Amino acid sequence: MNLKELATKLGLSPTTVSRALNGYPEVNEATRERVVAAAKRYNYSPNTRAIRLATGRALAVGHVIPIASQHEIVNPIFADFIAGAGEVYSRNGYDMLLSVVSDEDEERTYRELSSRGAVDGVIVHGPRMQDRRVPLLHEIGIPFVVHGRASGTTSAYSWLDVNNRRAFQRATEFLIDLGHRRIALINGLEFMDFAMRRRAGFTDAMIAHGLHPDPELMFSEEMTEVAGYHAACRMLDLPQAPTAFLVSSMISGMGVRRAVERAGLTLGREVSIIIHDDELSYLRNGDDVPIFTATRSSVREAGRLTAEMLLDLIANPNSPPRERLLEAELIIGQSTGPAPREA
Amino acid sequence: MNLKELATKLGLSPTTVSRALNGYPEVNEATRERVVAAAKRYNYSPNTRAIRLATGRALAVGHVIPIASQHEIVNPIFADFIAGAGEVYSRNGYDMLLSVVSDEDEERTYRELSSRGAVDGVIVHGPRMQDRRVPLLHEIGIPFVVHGRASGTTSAYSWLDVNNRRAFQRATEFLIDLGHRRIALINGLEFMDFAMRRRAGFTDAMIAHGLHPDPELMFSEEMTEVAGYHAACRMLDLPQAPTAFLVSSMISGMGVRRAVERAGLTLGREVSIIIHDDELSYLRNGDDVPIFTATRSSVREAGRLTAEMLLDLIANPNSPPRERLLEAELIIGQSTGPAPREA
DNA sequence: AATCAATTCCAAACCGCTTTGGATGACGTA
DNA sequence: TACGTCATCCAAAGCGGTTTGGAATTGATT
Repeated sequence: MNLKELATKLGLSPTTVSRALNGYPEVNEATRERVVAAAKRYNYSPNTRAIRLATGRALAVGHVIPIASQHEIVNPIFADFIAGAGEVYSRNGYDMLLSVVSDEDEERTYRELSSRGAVDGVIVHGPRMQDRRVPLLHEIGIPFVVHGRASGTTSAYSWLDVNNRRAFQRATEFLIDLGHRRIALINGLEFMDFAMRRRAGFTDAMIAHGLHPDPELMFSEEMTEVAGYHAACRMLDLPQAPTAFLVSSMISGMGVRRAVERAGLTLGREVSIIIHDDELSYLRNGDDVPIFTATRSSVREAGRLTAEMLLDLIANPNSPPRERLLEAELIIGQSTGPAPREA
Repeated sequence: MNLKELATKLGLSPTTVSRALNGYPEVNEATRERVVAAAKRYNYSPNTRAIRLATGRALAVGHVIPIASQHEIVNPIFADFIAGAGEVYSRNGYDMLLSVVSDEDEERTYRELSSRGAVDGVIVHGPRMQDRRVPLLHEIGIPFVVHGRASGTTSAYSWLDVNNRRAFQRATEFLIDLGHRRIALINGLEFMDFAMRRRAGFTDAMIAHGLHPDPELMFSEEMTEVAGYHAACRMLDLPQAPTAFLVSSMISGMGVRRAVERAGLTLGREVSIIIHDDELSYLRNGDDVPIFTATRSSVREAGRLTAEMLLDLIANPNSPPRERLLEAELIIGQSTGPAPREA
């Protein structure tokens, strides 16, 4: 059933039917009701392809998911982010287009998405420092919002980020207040913007309290369980082992915990761990009682807010860039405790 | 730059330019080269919206991700599945449309996806027993492939599945061969088809070896770390605690491991664990040495294969349904060992 | 009664491509 | 020379909506 057929059945012109369904004022209220009823009865839904061509809008937004080409890793936060964003899109009649691309195809993907007219805007995932995508998207001239920030970028752009620096600063201070002096940082890849900020928050707090961040206790890698495990094992084997770990993700945190247990140490007594908790739906940090002490910020909520920003930007094309900084909570769990007395 | 403009610049008709670019034979080879060169020079890429309307094809496939309405959980395997499928789509010039929907919106979503003409086919995720979606999609008349199977469905349909029953049967036998008698099953939600099959494989093997699956040692829930932890804690507190666990996912497996360690038991000696490993990119089961003994099957590869099946089905609309059953490997890791001698 | 402004509807153009059904010219053949 | 065949190109009609620019009817105003 298409517009023309529906119009014929109603004895109306396609024009009127279209207007009736789209809520234009120049149609009699009685007629509109008749049209709406018929549309429902014949199960009519307008052909998206035609709408898109006619209006020149894609009614879709693109998510370009970068895949680390070395390890082929999909960032695990992405599923929950998408779930949040998806809610917003379907509420607003937008489709979500996904491209999973490796670094070398990234630029081409953005260009084509735009020139093919497949999307009205895009969301940039996993920004790196001096990210090339920001200038690229400005050049292309398509609305976009970055989930995170791209330090070192000169031009203004829209973004939504968690205050990673502040979160890790507070977490570090919390550990220092508990008497910890040898604190390790198990970070993500530090060309990623968020990882760099977390590191900055960590070193800031250390230095502010007269402590030297020990390079041997600073690790930066893909945030997997195995990487966290190996890094922590190595550190715990050092003559001056750390008494606390600050860990960039729940998953690496589980690896660190495994290392702690392998070393025969007790979590929350001999060794403390603070993780960053994105509140992934399938990886809850405990239910009522948190497993780990954590800096917490819902990535699903971030997805919702980012999507809203983008739709807003699409609706108001030449409005100034929007920026939004979310604060993470510090959640006290069972994985932290006072530093053990010096042996 | 659109077709007409390009044609004008070349002094050709849109017809010829279109044909030249799409490789039709009725165009002079010299002309074709001229057109192709100009297209590249002016950075022309055809408007997808127009192609879609003109050809009546969406050049897109839909993935409808169900979100468990009780717990709002996105299945963690989904990201890797999508990554695999995405590869295939982009290689074939297809877009991937994602809808994240809760149960009550599922039917409407499929219907609209089809009637709006937004996709040429869909992939069904997370099939349940007697899944309503199979008859629904047959009624709608859109090509689809199920990732998994929907037991109890009468009509034929295309699917790709892992032999879950066989995998869990073998894993159970492996434990029995190691001398384990009290084996626990930490399963996913058993209205999910895969979970039911795993359970069947488990009980089959137990009964075949004259063992009674103990209802107290069979647990079925959302596959989260916390759920695995609680279930395992409870079981380990039983007077007749299990000596081995068969666990449906890496994540719940980590919860079980936490419970084992909480109980002061050693993994691989006093308690054995076998998990199912989907080879999630961010949750590798160890690198060279596997952490857990596991039944293993790559969900990313499943994504690739499922996508290929669907594109094939779209290209050959009235071919019979395709079926594909993948076998899981049994990987021996450090989490299993001989059953401890009776106390 | 004539004029004017709303109100309500419609015909036709348009979005940017594909595709059908020729048209044109060169060439070979009878 | 006349005719049939290719090879090559093009005009125009879709695809299914939206949107522009009227047209017809009605009611109010003068």
